[in-house]
Amino acid sequence: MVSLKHVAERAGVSRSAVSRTFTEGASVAPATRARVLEAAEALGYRPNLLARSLTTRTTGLIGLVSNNFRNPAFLEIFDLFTRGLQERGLRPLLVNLTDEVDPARSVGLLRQYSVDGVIVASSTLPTAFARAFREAGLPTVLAFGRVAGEAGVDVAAIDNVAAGRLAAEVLLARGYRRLAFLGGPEGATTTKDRLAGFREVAKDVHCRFASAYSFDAGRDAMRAELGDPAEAYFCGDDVLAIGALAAVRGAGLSVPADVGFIGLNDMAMAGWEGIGLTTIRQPFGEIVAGVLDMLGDLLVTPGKAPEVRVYPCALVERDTLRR
Amino acid sequence: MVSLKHVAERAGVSRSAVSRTFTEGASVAPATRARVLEAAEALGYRPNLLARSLTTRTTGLIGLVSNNFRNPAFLEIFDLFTRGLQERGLRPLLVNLTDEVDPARSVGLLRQYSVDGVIVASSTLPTAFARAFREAGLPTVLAFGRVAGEAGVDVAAIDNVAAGRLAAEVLLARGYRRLAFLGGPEGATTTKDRLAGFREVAKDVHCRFASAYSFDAGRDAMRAELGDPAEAYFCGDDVLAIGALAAVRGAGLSVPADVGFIGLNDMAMAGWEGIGLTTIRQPFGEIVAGVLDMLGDLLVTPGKAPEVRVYPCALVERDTLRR
DNA sequence: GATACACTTGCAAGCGGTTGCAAAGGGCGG
DNA sequence: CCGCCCTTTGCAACCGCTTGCAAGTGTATC
Repeated sequence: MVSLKHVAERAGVSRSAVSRTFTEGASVAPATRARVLEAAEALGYRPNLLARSLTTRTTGLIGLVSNNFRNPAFLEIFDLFTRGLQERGLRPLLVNLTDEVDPARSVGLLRQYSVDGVIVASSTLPTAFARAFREAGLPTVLAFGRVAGEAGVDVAAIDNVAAGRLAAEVLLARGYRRLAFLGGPEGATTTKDRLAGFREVAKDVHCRFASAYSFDAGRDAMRAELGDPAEAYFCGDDVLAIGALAAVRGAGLSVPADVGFIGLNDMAMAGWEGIGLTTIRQPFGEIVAGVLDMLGDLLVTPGKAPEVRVYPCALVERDTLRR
Repeated sequence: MVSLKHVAERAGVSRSAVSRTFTEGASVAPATRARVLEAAEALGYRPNLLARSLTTRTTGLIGLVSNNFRNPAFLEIFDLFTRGLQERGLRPLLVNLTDEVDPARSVGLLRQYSVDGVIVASSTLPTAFARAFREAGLPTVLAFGRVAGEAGVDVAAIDNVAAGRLAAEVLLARGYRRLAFLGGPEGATTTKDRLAGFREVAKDVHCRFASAYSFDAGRDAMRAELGDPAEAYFCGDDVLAIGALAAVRGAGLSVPADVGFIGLNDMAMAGWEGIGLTTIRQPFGEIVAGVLDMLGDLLVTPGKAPEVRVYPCALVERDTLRR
C-alpha cells in the first residue's frame, strides 16, 4: 500500500505538502503541487479516506437502513438513494434490518463504522429505530415514515392520512359501497395512518392486515377474504394489491367488475401491462431528493431542528377500478 | 465521542488494557477485563472500527457492486448478500455502477474506502471491471458471470451455455420448432453464452436483444417481434420474459397456445399467480453462499488461485409452455 | 527460600492522515 | 538596500486504536 510518506519522499517534500495538495483549498505552491501530483500518479497513490476521517471526523459513509427486501418498490428506492448519495460524494453502507428487533444493536453498528448520517428507508420499521439513531447523535432522516408529531427526526413522506382519505373518496365517487382496507403490518404507523384517513371518509370499513409488504402476504390476506369479499379494496401498498389481485383472479372473479382495487406507491410494476393497477402515487424521486437535501443540511448543521417535508400524492388511473 | 483513553482513565488502567479487552484472544486478567467492561458500559464506549482498521489493515467493508437496479431479481440477491455478509460480521458498501463505464474510477473508490474485498453481482457488467478490481489487489468474487476461462477472478454462477442447451432441449421436446432467443444486452458474456448453448441444440434460431434486463426492454423487444413471432422464445432473463409476455398478451395472442416462453432465473415473481412463468432456475441462495464462501477464503488467503464454482440449473415447470 | 515460569501489564512506536504554528522565502514599495 | 507582509513549507502533535517488547507479578517447584 502506498501512503503519504512514499509520495512525499519521491516528490522530495514533507508529508504535509502532500496532504495539502489533496485537501481542498489548502495553501500549496503550484510547482510543489505539480511535483506531488506527478509522484502520486507514478506511485498510484490515493488518499486513505478512513485514515483521514480520524482527524476530519467525517467518513462520507451513510447508513442506508431498511427492512424491506421483498417489496420491489424498494429496488427503485435503493437505486435512487445510491445514485443520489454517490452524486454527493457519499457512500451508502447498506444495513438490512429484516428480523432485527433491537435498535441498540443497530446503533452500535452504525457508530462503530462512524457513519456521518443515516437514512431509514422503511415504512414498517418501528419508530424506535430512527429515534434511537437520532438520540445516539447520528444525523438521521426517515423516508416514508409518519409525518405527524412525535418524530424528533427529519422525515420526508407523503401524508398517509390524506392518502387514505383520497382512496376512500375515489372509491365512493366510483360508486363502490362496501369498502375494505387491506393493510400492511398492523403495528406500522403508516398502516394506521392510511386506515385512519380511509375511515375518516368511508364509514364501516372492513379491515384485514397482511403480515408484510410482499406479494405472498397480499395474496394470502385476500384469500381469506374470498368467502365474502367487499366491493373494493384499498391496499396499503402496491405489492400487496398485486398479490390480492392474483388471489381474486385465481378465484375466478373479475377485476374491476366484481371487485375493485386501489393500491399505493405507483411502483414501476403497477404500470406494467397485464397488471395495470390503479393506485395512489408516492413521488419517490422527490421524496428521495428531499431526504438527501435534509441529510445534507443535517451534516452541515448537526443541531438543526427536525424538519418534516410532506409530499403530495395523486391518483394514477389504470384498470382495477371501474370508471 | 468516547474513546479508548476515556475508558482507560475511568477504569484506572492503560489504553492497551482496554484495547486488549476488546480484541479476541488477547491476554487480560479477568479482574481488569471486568473493570474495563464496566467503565466502557458506563461511558457507552464502542471501539472505532475504522481507527482499528488502520493497524489491523482490515475494515470489514465489502464493496457490493452492481449495475442492475431495474431487475427485481436483484432485490432478492441484495437481500441474500446483505444478510450473508452481516452474519459474517462484514458490511456491504453498496456501489451502483449504472451508467459507469470506467473501471478505474470504481477501483479508486473502493481503494479509498479500504474495502477488504468486493463482490460483483451482475451478469452484464463488462468483465473489465472484475478484472480491474482483482488487478488492483482487491479480493474479488464475481457472481453470475461467465464460468469458462479468461476470468482470473473467482466466479460463482451457473453454466450459461448449459442453460441455453437446456432451454432448447425443453422447447424441442415440447414440439416447438421455430425458436427464438430474446436476450439481454448483446455485449454481455452471459447473453453470448446462453445463446451459444441454445444454438448448439437448436438450429436456425432467430435472435433479438433487449437493451437491458428490465420489463420495458423485454416488452419493447417483443413488440418488435409481433409482425412474425416465432413459436417459442427463450428469454435471457425472467424480467425480460415477463415484459415479453405482456407484449404478446397485449397483442391478443395467447400463451402458451400461440407462443411459448421460457425464462431464466426463477425469481420470486416468476412464480406469482397470474405470471406463472416456466423458467430455468438459477439457485440464488447457493450461488450467494458460494460467493461468500470464496470471499471468506480469499480474505484469509489473499494469493489464492481463482476458483470457479458452477451450479446446476433446472427447469421449473409452470404455464408458459405447452406440455 | 530461591529459581523458573507463565501470565499481565504498561510503554512507546506506529497505522495514514490533518493541522496549528512558526520559520523560511519572495516580492514589493520606499 | 532595507523592512514589511503575504505565501509556502516543515515540524510535531494528534485522531483512535494495536502490538512488540520488556518489566512486573504471582505461583509452583525443588
